[in-house]
Amino acid sequence: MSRTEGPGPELGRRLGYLLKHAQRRMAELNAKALTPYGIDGRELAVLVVLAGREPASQQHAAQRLGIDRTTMVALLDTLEAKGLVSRRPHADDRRRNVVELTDAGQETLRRATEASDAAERRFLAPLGPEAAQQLRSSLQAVVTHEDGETA
Amino acid sequence: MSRTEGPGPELGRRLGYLLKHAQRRMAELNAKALTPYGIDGRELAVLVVLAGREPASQQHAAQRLGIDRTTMVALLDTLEAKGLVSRRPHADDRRRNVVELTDAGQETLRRATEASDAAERRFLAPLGPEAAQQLRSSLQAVVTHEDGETA
DNA sequence: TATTGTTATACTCTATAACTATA
DNA sequence: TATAGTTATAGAGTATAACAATA
Repeated sequence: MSRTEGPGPELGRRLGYLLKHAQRRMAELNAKALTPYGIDGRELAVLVVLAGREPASQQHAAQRLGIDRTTMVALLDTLEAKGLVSRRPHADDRRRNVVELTDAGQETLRRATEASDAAERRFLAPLGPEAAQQLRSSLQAVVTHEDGETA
Repeated sequence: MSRTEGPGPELGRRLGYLLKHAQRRMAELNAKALTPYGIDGRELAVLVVLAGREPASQQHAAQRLGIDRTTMVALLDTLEAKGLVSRRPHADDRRRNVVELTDAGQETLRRATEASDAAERRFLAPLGPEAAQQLRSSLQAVVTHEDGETA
């Protein structure tokens, strides 16, 4: 990608453009920050979800991330291959998998989160602390929408 | 996609997650709003760029959008097939294409922009006018970065 | 019958490399 | 040689449909 020239004054105020490019930039900064830990931003998100309240199934975890359960399968395959998570059948319902962080997974989560925090600081650098805080909470507000109005 | 359950408290404050899902929601709202005009958000962005200062080449326009010139070819192919833009060789340098909005393109731009503005208002609805304005300007600030530090 | 994990498959978006015509 | 447009191709990322095991 080029980015040699900025957008015109019209385009550069449209939210679609701004969100797409902001997301792209954050993803790039995250990717660079996470390289030493051998994971990308999506994989870190999975580790974060697993470290919170332990999900009772892969499907559960996928819902928390807003991704499909089939996507979660592939994601967990790679994390398991890296030794960061483990799968075992649920005791009460053997259709489900309980997914846990390994010790290596816990350690990677801790360090990768620090690196990602630093990437967020770089991303927010042009803003100043108050505007940065407000950006985060405004994004939370619009993302915590009512999806119900879709149709 | 499901979105049945929200993210955990940890994940839901990470900028990578917030930006990805905010962008996804804005894109969905835009897609729904633009359906009557037969274009999507990316195509509207192209129309906006072409309507500003007329780019001297496809490559020029692509740079303003932050996309590859090969991507621009396909985008313009569909817009031309819809009768919204026209390509003609540049007078001085016949390697280049001058791309212009047709009359239908101008009209579609006008109406689609209104629809997209309405979608933005829906997106920003949970915010209040001051926070909405600040979100837009903060996004502009972080997107208008110095890409130079990449490596 | 319904649900979980899985596999196979396909679709969208995007980029890289190579070709052409011009310069 | 270098550049603009184009084409072919490949790689992410994601979703849908179908299948096996279990409920």
